[in-house]
Formats: sequence, structure tokens, C-alpha cells
Amino acid sequence: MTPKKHDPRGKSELLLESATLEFLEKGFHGARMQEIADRAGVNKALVHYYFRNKKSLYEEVIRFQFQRNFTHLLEQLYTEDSFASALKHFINGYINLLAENPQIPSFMLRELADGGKAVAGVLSDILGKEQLQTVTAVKKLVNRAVREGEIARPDLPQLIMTVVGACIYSFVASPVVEVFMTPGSTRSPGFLKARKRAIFNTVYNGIKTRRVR
Amino acid sequence: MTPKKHDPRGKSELLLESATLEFLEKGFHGARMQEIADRAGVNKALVHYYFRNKKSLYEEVIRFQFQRNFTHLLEQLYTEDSFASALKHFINGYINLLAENPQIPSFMLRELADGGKAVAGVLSDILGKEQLQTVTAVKKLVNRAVREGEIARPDLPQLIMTVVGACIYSFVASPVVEVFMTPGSTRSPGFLKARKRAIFNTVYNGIKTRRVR
DNA sequence: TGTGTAATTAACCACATGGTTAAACTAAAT
DNA sequence: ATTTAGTTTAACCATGTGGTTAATTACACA
Repeated sequence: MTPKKHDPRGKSELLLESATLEFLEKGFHGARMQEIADRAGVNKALVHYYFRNKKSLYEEVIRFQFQRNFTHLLEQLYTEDSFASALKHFINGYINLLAENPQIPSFMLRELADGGKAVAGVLSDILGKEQLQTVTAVKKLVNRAVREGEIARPDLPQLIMTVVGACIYSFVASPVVEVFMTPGSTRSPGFLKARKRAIFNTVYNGIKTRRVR
Repeated sequence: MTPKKHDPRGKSELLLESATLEFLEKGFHGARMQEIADRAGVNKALVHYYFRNKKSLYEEVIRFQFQRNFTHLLEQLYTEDSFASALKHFINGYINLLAENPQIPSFMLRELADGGKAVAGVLSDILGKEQLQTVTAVKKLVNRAVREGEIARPDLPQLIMTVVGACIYSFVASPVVEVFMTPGSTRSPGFLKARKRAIFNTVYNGIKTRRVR
């Protein structure tokens, strides 16, 4: 796994990169070991040298991607500001992340669709680390907002599902959406901006306590 | 395609059924023609006899599933009642549909993740038929609700994305969610009920005009 | 009952694919 | 320079898979 003597610029890392490209694009079954090797300009046997077999290579990729994805997500929540701004940060950050890495949603969803067994392990790893801090930080923000009458106490898991689902779906469903709108429009900055606003407004208004019109 | 002499209970339909099972479960690349034949208790060559090849069989399955899915979705919207009840119907109906056919979300998302080229065609077909009526019906409901001051005028495409995304995601993400909650909980009637309520409340409150608290 | 036609199968094929092996190569250590 | 150990490759293998073909069976109809 760890190169020791030569391997000048880290062939193993290079391999992991091209494996990522291949798997993200085609999923486990669609991906080809040969193609991974080719992308790295390397013999196929070398792939098996560094990574035992297809499955374990795949798991490595998954671990890396989910790690990245979840960590990024959690980081968005480190906000000393209000609940509203934390929510806004989260939505903006997540939509941006997905826009910059359009393969992620498809990949994650495909993996989840395939049973998502690899996910649980990775998730637990991350949870152990910074999650605890983040959870308490978020809860603090929520509690304060509730106490100050800004929002009604939300069902947090449900809220998270709604927000994340709304964010991800707009990317995955673009083939459907673009039947109604102009092709490519779902990738335009304008659309993304509108999407962020729409999600935030809907969700935030949805749990905000009512005031005089 | 159409059996003419024997084929007592429609082997081709039986084949399409088992193909559906196989494809829904494993996706295009994961599915095996042999397995499809086995499930139908039939020789593999017969599959090629009725359906030219794997790809065209897959497209047939997709067409059928998306047809079903979208039609079901649209039917939920035929409501003479208020906008609120139409929204509620839609959410309840969709969550129920997904709960009863838990493979659908994964399948649709996997297909979309693979580029969703087949989707556009099917969608257009459906759009041509009852969609027009439905769209006008929905717009009528929305307009009335806006006129009567019930809701603020919504960005309809955005609203739809948010709702559908929120519905679908709760199923797809169950492996993630169940890391936090007890295993299997996302399939329980209680959870589904809570999910429906949460989505409706959030979304409806989100666009409802403000009144005195 | 015999004949034509559609349905169904057993056997087969070409080929892609994941994986292995043994040899060749590289660089550092002695 | 020789040894030693990690790295890389060419060639190979076993198997699974989509797809084909030619023969067989079942049925309708005359």
C-alpha cells in the first residue's frame, strides 16, 4: 500500500486519482480496471500491486470521497453567528461543493442505491472525530434561536434530510428539470443562486415563528 | 415483441417483469441477462428473442417505470380542493409510492446518475398526454391561492424540486440516516408519517403568507 | 392428420474482464 | 560491483457474459 523506494511522484496516489475519476463516472460495475490503469499511464498489474483488487480499491475511493464530502458539510456549520446564517452557510457551501464537483451527487447516490454498506463505516469514523463538537455547536445555535423566539423547535433529523435532499436533488434531477427549462441551465450561476435562495427561503420561513405581516 | 400463437400468459410480459426486478435491483451494468431468464424460468435465448439486446430491454424497463412513476405523481395533483390539500396529497402519495416500491428511488437516481438520457424521451411522451391538463390545473390552484392571499407566489420549478428532492432523499439516504437512528426505522410507518408531516409543514409554512402569531 | 409458423431450447462463440505470474527493471545499501 | 528489495511490465489464464444459431417443440389451421 505504501511505496517505499522509488515511486517518484507517488504512483499509488496517481492511481487512486484515476480510480476516483473512473468510479465516480461509471460506478463500481461500470468501471474497468484496465481503464484505471490507462488513465494513470500504467500497467494494469500495478493497480493490483497497490490495491489488492477492484473491491478494495473501490472502498478506498469511497472512503476518501465521503470523508471529503461530510467533512466539508460539517465545516460549514462552524458559525458563531445566528441559526439563520448557519443554515445559509450550509446551503450555500453545499450547493457550491456540488456545483464544483458535479460527479459527487451521482456517485454518492449510486453508492447509496447499491446498499451503501461502505458508507456506515466511513460515517462512523468521521462521527468520532469532529462530529461531536459540531453537533453540540449546532444544537447550541438552535437552542438559542428557539429561546429567542426566532424559530419553532425543529425536528433536526427531518430538517437535515429536507435540506440535504433539496440540495442534492437539483443536481441529480437536472436531466428531468432541463426538459422544462433550457439545456444546461441547471449549471448556470444564475440557477444556482436562485436554487440557494429558494431552499433557504422555503426552509427558513418554514420554521420561523410567525410575526405580523 | 408481440407473441402471436402460444405464449399462454404472455412470456414477454413475464420477462419484462423479471427484467424489471433485476434492473431495479442491480442497475444496468450489475444486471445479468442469464439471471433475468432464470427469474422467468426461461431460456436465455428467449430474452433475446423478445427483446433485441440488453440495452433495448433496459430502455423498455425504464420507459415503463418512469411512465408509472410520473403518471402516479401527476395523478396526485388532480384535486378540486385547495392548494394546500393538493400539496399534501402530492407529498403523501409520493412517499407512499416510494415506501411501497423501495427500489424506485434508487433505480431512478441511478439512471439519472448515469446521464439519464433515456429519461428525456419518456418524459416528453408523458408530457404530451395528460401533463398539459395537470399543469393548467395546478396553475389554477396556485393562482387562486395567491389571489386569496393564502400563499406568496412560488417559483414553481424550484418548489417542485425542493419537494420531490425532500421526498426521495429520505429513502435513498436511509443508510446514512440510520447511523443516527435505529436500523430499519426509516421504513417504519411512524417515520414515514413524521416525514410527510415535516415536509408539508416546512414547505407549506415556507410559502404561506404571514399572519398574526 | 399433415403442414406451416411461431415459440423455445441446448449448445455454442467471441470476447471482455478481473486477476495472476514470472520475469525485467530500478534504486538504494553493502 | 554485487546484492537486495521494491517497482513495473508483458504475457497469460479462467471465467463470466452478451449474443447467435440451428434444431426442436407446440400450436393453429387446413
